[in-house]
Amino acid sequence: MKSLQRLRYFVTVADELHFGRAAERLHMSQPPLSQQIQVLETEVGFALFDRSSRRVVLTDEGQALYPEAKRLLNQSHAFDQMASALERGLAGRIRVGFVDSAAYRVMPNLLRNLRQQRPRVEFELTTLTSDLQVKALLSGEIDIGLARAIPPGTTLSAQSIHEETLVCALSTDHELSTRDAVSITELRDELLIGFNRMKSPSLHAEMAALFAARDLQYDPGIEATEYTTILGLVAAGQGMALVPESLRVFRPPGLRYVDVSDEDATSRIMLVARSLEASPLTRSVVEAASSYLGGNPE
Amino acid sequence: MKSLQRLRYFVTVADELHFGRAAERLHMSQPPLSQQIQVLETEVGFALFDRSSRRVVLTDEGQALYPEAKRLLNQSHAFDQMASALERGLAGRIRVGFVDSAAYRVMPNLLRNLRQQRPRVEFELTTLTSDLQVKALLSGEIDIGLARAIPPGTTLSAQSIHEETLVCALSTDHELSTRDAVSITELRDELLIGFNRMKSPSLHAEMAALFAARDLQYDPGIEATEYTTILGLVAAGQGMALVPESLRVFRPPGLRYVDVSDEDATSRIMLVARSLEASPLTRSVVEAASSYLGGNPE
DNA sequence: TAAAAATACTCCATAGGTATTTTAT
DNA sequence: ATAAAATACCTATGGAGTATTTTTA
Repeated sequence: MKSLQRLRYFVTVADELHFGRAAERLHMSQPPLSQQIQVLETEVGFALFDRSSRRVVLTDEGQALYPEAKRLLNQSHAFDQMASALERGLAGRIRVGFVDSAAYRVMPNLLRNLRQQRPRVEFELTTLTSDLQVKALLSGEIDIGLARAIPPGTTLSAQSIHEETLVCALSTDHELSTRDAVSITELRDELLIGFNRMKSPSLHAEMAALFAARDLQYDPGIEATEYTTILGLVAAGQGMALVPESLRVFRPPGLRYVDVSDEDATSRIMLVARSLEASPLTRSVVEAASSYLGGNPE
Repeated sequence: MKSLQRLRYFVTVADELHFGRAAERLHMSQPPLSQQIQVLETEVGFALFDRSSRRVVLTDEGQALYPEAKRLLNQSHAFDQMASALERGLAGRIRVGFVDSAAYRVMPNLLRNLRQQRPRVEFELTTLTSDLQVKALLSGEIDIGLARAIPPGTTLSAQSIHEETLVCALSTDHELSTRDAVSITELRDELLIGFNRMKSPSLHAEMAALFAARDLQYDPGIEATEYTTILGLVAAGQGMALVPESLRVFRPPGLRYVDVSDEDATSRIMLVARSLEASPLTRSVVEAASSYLGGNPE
């Protein structure tokens, strides 16, 4: 097939069975329409219409070719739809990095919502620490990150997408384990398990700031890079830790969670992306995620 | 989509990832190819390729659009295939009229073969007497006929497609019913059941000629328009009849078939079509039917 | 610096316009 | 006699060519 335009002419004339009206519907004059049909007829090698000045009908061959022409035009429309969806960022593949602690509540909820809002977008998921997400964003390995803390002064755009209170995880043997709540100042002399300050400097800094606001030193005796590791160590009686409450789903034997009374003992999950040079797809997904915001029930 | 040509360019460049080689494969020079890709890119509203003088790669959007483009080109190819098949008469719908006596052996065999040779042709079947087939052909109601006899002097083309011997159908009460064979001259004084000379003049004439060659008069006492009616009357003891041997599949009680010894006691089935103004489809099917010819085993 | 894509320009094929003629009811 | 398709002719857009420039590994 040389020209989709001619096919549209064919289908329109076949629908109208009248060159004049078909030309009108096509916003053109009748003579070139007659010409183009003739061109199409020589192209396919047979007559598409039997016509006189009073009557236009499809030939048998024309009738047989009509559905095939319709299919082709439909496919052409599907192509345009796809192009338009891609242009507006409503379709495509996007790579998302997220902290492992978001895997249990935040990520599933967000993803369910995004799939609904952007059904033609495919998501490629990778777990990465907050600091590795920043690197991956800058190097173009991922398009969007869900991080707990980001270092200041990057060219990345970030917005809070979820905030939860911290709870204190400690051994059932610990004297504080029977309390309803503890305050951070009470942890002054406790042995803390925290994030590795080399591998997760941002998370470490965030905790340090929380302690500094109470003139305390945040100086974990044991360092890890994942919350699950930290909780394992706590359960083994190696010390206590402050963790986001969504980690409560982990209930290893010998471990207990106690509320933290301090108002500012929270951890936020940030939606991070390259602020400049973000593709329409990334912008579109960020927009969809923002509109969803903190709608996390329970 | 404006131009399938540009889509082909897109797919070729995407396959080659090199404008020069793609241009070569497309039998054109490189600059207009670059231009057309640019035109396509403004058309869809985003870049399809990331390119430098050393490296051409699909953008994410280009990658997502590629399979859609492929589908569209495939559909275009399917359209061309269909047009070509229609042009060469290998596809379409053809109306076939046939005598009811062909419904039991000749038509099923022929149809099986034709469907194999012309898988994209649809057959619309109607039973019609030989003489009505001629009328229907001339008025354009059918495209092809399978008739036992056609009147001379029509503008129709005809060729024998099947020939079978005649057998004598008679009542089990009849004295000749125990014979291995009879000759036509022996039927001189028998009461014959034959075809209506008004409704089936051609078949009537054919039988008359067979008798005239032996200086006999063909003058059936009872006339019918279908072989099945004739056989019913024979079984009821109303007389005897000469019928094509394929009718032997009918075995009503009280009826017996006896061979006819005369060499020329045969009936042919003719393939009839309008000789002039026959469509490629009709020609093609006639050709397929001729190539099949009398390959009727048993 | 060399390979490859982009740009600049030229040309011609063709889609579409208007005016008119032919055709069939 | 008239409605409608076909024909004749003109114009302009754009696809493809050649020559040249720009880019980057």
